[in-house]
Amino acid sequence: MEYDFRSIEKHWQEVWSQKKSYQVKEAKDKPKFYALDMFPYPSGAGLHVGHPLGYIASDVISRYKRHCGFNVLHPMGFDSFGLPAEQYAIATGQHPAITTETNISRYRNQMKQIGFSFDWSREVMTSDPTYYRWTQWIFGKLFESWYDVESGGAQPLQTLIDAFEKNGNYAIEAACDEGWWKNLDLELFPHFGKHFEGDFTATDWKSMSPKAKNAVLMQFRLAYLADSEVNWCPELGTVLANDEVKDGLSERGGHPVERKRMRQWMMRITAYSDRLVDGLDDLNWTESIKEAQKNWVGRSEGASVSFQGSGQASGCTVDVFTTRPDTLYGVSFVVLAPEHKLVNAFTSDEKLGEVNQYVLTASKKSERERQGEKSISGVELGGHVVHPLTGNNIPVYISDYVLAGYGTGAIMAVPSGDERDWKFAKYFKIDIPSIFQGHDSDAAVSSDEKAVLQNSEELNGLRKLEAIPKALNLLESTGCGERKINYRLRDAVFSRQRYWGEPFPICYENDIPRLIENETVTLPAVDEYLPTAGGEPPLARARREDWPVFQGDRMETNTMPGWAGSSWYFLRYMDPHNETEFCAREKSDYWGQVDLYVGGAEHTTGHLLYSRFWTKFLFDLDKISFDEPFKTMINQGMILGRSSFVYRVQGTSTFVTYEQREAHKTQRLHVDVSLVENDKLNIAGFKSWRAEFEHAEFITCPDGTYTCGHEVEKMSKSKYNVQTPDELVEKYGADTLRCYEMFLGPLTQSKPWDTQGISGVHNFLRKFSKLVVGSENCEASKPELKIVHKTIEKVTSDLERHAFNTVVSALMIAVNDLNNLKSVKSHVGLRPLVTLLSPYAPHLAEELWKVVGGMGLVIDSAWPKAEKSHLVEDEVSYPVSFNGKVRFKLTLPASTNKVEVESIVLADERTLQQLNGKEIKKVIVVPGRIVNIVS
RNA sequence: GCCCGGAUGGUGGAAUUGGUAGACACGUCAGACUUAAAAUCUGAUGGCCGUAAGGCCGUGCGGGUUCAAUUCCCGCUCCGGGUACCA
Repeated sequence: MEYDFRSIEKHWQEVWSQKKSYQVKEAKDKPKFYALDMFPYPSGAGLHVGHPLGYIASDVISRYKRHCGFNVLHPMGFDSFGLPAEQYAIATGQHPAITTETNISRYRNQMKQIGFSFDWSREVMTSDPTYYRWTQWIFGKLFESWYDVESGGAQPLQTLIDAFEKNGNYAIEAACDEGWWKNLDLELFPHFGKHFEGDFTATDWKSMSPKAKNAVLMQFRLAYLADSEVNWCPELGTVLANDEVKDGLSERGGHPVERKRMRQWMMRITAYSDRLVDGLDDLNWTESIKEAQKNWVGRSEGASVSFQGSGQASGCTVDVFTTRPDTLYGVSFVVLAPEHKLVNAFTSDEKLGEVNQYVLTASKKSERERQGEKSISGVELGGHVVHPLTGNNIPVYISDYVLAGYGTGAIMAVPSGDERDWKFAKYFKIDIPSIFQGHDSDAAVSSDEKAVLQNSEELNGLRKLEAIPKALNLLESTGCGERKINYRLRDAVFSRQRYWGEPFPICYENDIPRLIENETVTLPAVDEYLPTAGGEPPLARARREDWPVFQGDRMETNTMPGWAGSSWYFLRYMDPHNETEFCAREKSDYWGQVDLYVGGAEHTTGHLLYSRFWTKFLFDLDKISFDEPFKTMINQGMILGRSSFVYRVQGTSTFVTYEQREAHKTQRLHVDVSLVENDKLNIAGFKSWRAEFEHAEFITCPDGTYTCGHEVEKMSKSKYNVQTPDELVEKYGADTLRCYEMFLGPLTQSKPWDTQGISGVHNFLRKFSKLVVGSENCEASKPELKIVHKTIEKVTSDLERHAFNTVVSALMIAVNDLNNLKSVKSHVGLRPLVTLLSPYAPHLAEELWKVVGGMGLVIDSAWPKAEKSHLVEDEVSYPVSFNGKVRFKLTLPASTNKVEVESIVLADERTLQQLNGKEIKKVIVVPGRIVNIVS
């Protein structure tokens, strides 16, 4: 029989679909298993070969678990809000919902071809109002909640209001910004004096106006409005990601970009900092991802230290955070971020121009550019602060390398102990106090953690660990500082000035935001998907009557970010059609945490942190019974594309072949990989590819061919290196594609995509098919059973440790070994092998299951067990090595013990030959493994 | 810059707990079949020296620990990912 994969795959996909084989329901009699995939964004380029990689892996596990008797939830859906659809809408005027729908159906069809065991009846998409009404509902809950530090969880806002009514804010500790009262507009609080420091009584509270109460509550809500710094591009009328800013200009269009403070919705994720770190302990994630999340939260213990301004700046206090209070005596200057509120106060008149210039320049750099900056820059402000312990006057600077958003936006510089501070001091010729014994601070920075302090008064003679507590006590007793825990984590900006995202269920009445409950605020129609002339978000184009729901004086016109919908989708899959709840409690209790999440490591600090945050929040509200979403996670590597390039001679439409490009001034352009075979360009195809190349001329190789350059890089539409799975499915079948993607290498490693090896895998399936079809209804032979059971053991243990690639090799070896047996193979002997194949090549396995006389469908067959009796090896081949180098092999009965092995080896004439008279110093025998003779 | 990964033949990779480096595939070469080609099958295939037996070298680079290191430790190089509004 020929391996007719086309009809086999079509047939079995129809059978599964008719029998609804992959639809699941809660079943109390079976253990559950929840396998989840990364939520795909349906881009216009369609699914590329990198997408299915993770999906195939999770499908293999899902099918394996099903064979093992688990009730498996394996859903798929779409993260369908996003920028590309919006940009396409801006360019063409087409509503993003239309583009999105087209893209989704393409994705869905592509996935269906591959034969995934997804329960499609559970499909969700974030841009569907029946989905995003619940995203809005969760937002509403966050808006109506505060974080009680004492009980360590979120609480309904009403409990906070009740507390304020009773005792003001005296008996309660709510998560908030440090110095939250400084965010308030004092005009709203006429009876609070200048020295208000955040304490108010019940009477104070009751006397506040509604606006004032709103302003206070806003400081404690988990979803709240606040000013935050963004990359504002006036020309485009929009905020840009750091990604979209290059050298202070927008990537798109090259317009100037500046840092600007804007009123934005924020998420108080910082309230969960400690829980986000502690929760990692129980997760089965790679250490590197856990480490990255810990670093992202960035909990550090240290001290806050106050430096009083002197001279013109007296009355001002610069607060800094330091993890090294022990080095306090080494402080010789203070650096403020260019955006720091006190910059003006410390700037002397003669420095004003220079400072303003510097602040302006800095405002044009993105945060990342500033952190990546290698050259040292800054300005001495002219003002001074007083060293809290020595009383010395020390200068104040501003510099790029201090970020406004981290800590207090100011640092105390210890040039002898910090690399950046040291370089800065050298550059500006600032004094470098030598505080480490035996170290020349003028020559280099000290990085010795165990260095002994000197010139530090009461800290002299101590090392870091002993000095820190003493320094902290000193600070606290003199009142110029205190112990403090600082976090790198910042609250997350939750507003986007975009059209294609979830609208907020928020309207404003007298400028006070009010939650719209019990109604879904759907997106209004707009005439264009661009910001308004005044720089308002696109939704501001909607007139009152355009809004399906309009309440209050005006609607919120920002939309939610991409991560809103993807922070809880795994919950919706459990109960996707529920119209009264985001997910019924009995469903989430049944399915519980995701048992296996397969996703890319590129989500480490975004999606994975936000999902954990929302899960913990829903847990606090007792809406679900677990507070971590993903129990086990595998991070798939990226499949990279192989890009091809042509070289255009600058200013001409002549293209020079790769070999001769050095002789010209050329510009390298990406060329569609479908126009290139073995690095040779299809010249005719290239000319008709794009109008601008129609009259292209070529400087070719002597044989008239044009060689392209190549590079391995990320697969993306803009690089014209996208490979879709479609043509491979067409040419080799889904089963081959599935096996090949797994065979390519370890799932977690990134690797370039290359179809060269695919024929080998296709060949394997053909040989497998031929082997089974050629088997007979007879008894299994002993060697046959041995091969099969060895394979069962290998495949099972590889699957358990998620080594997907070696499973394919193991099956290949089994087929090769069985073919080498020459004797007749039996149905009953091969039957377990067909089940082993089924997670990888389910269509072919179904077909072969019939051949070997299996009952029902192979997908429902029980996973075979390796019988120990078939696995017994009676011989062991010992490599015998001399000083670590293997010289010969010796086959011995497996029962030979250590002493016997040693004496047999020593008696072997080859041993004597190797030794050549040398004396044996030591003999190492590892039973069943190796013999090593040291001479 | 900072944080996190990775590097093994011509190529993708294997070696699970420190124990035979290169399994399994691709590619290449040779052979069989064929008038020929394709397909298929068989064999060889890390490098160097050697007719062979065999020897030396070899897991990004430089050191170290060990009877034994792709595996553990120290110091580098290069590549990839993330870096808070790409998803």
